[in-house]
Amino acid sequence: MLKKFIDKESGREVESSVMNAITIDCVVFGFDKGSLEVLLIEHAEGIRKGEWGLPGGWIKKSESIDGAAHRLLADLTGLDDIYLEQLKAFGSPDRFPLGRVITIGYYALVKREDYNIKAGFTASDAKWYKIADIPNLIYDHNEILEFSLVNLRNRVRQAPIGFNLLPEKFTLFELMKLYEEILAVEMDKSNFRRKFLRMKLLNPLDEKQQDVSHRAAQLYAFDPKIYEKLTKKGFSFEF
Amino acid sequence: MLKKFIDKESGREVESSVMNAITIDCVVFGFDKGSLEVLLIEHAEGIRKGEWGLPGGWIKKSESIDGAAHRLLADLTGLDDIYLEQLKAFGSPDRFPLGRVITIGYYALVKREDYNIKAGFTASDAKWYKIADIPNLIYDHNEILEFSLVNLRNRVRQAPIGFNLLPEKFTLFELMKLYEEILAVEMDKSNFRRKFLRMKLLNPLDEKQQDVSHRAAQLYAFDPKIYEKLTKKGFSFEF
DNA sequence: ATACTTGTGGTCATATTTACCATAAGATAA
DNA sequence: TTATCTTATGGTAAATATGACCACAAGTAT
Repeated sequence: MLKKFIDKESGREVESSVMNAITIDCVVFGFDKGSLEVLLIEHAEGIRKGEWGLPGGWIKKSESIDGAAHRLLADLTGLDDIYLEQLKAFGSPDRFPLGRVITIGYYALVKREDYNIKAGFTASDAKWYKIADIPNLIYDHNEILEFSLVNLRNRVRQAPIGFNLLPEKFTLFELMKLYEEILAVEMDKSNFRRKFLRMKLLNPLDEKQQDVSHRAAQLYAFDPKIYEKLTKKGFSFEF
Repeated sequence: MLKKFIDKESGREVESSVMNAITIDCVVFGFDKGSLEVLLIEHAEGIRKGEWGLPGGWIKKSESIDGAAHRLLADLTGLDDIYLEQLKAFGSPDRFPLGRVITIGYYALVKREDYNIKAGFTASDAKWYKIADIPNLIYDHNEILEFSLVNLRNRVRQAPIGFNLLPEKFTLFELMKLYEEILAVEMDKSNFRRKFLRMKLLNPLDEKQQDVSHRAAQLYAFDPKIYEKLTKKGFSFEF
């Protein structure tokens, strides 16, 4: 019952049982007005035309899988040069209706202000959805999304990656709100401040918030060197 | 320059640019006499006959990737019903000399006492190697091993997974030695005890060590319920 | 009995966390 | 202008956790 392919060049048979189609699917997180959001695209072609799903596509033979993820995201949404990390391979035999397709999930954290999403390639539309408003997605994409959300909640406590969702300059309060939103907890402003400042990860800037109707807060940027160090040696943020 | 395959049944051409061979490679950790070890196999056939590498092989179309990992490990080494977790997909275009092969890495933690390793299938030998004595391995297997070691060091501080390397019943001292070995640090007996017991993860048994030439230590087993809870809500073991 | 080894329980000084409170620094409304 | 509101920021005290170390217990080996 094994299907066989013939290699056109060599003429030799190749057992299809070990040949698999591999795709990439990306869960792109953004943070806007206090809400965690995910970038979804509407498929412009293929068997699921018109339906929403995660941005993704085929891996080419000549590229690394990280490279494929970056290429696909750029093609489909215009996102370029972003924080992207491999999540997990999903390979249930029946996850794709037309045959066995294994997909490698990636998740990305982007600063919303830096990008204008533009649907491209095989995507007819691309939009940010609030986590609470995710529609039914194609294939097992809801499952992949759920997995990446759990992963994000874990990662954000174990590595200083939250900044990738915030603008270059941010206040401690905004950072705290980000953690509160992702982890679905409430925190104490004062304790959060002390805890975070103690690890020297943030550099205070010579700037304050503008155009706010209350006392303007100090702006901070994160320190890439300490970031590097903490990422290597481990980071633990307890609540 | 794209290679094409012909589907024997339908007669249609399939672009080989999206067809990839996918394998599984497993890093199996064990712990014996105070040393962290890895299970390697000697290949009995194929282009790398006689060389050592990680146990692994092709994924079949009809099985999940987790299923493939379990099957391969059972076939090659006799290991069955073990703690196995997906690590990462490795997909550098040139990692495999005969063409593009993507491999999905898994790591496993096994209780050495429970298994007798027996080489099988396409493995002519299977042996435990101490971490410090790993030879040169085929393909990028040294790289995969190194990655999984870093991963293990991180995971062991963030989830209560160390028990999977120990016998059912163990002493606090043995547990500490395990942590010391994996993390390459020295710890204080007394403080380790206090810290670990406080989280109620361990159930003291009505048994003591046997046949030791010193005061016999209390034996413990871990509590699966608390284990479950800690795994979900997060676990942090600082040193 | 003595020495030796590991287990187990403690102390104490120090550091961290938590739950608050108080004041500062603006903006806005009366 | 003054009062009031909101958020920022800095503090305090009690509870908890940590790290270094000690002392005795409970066995084995000589």
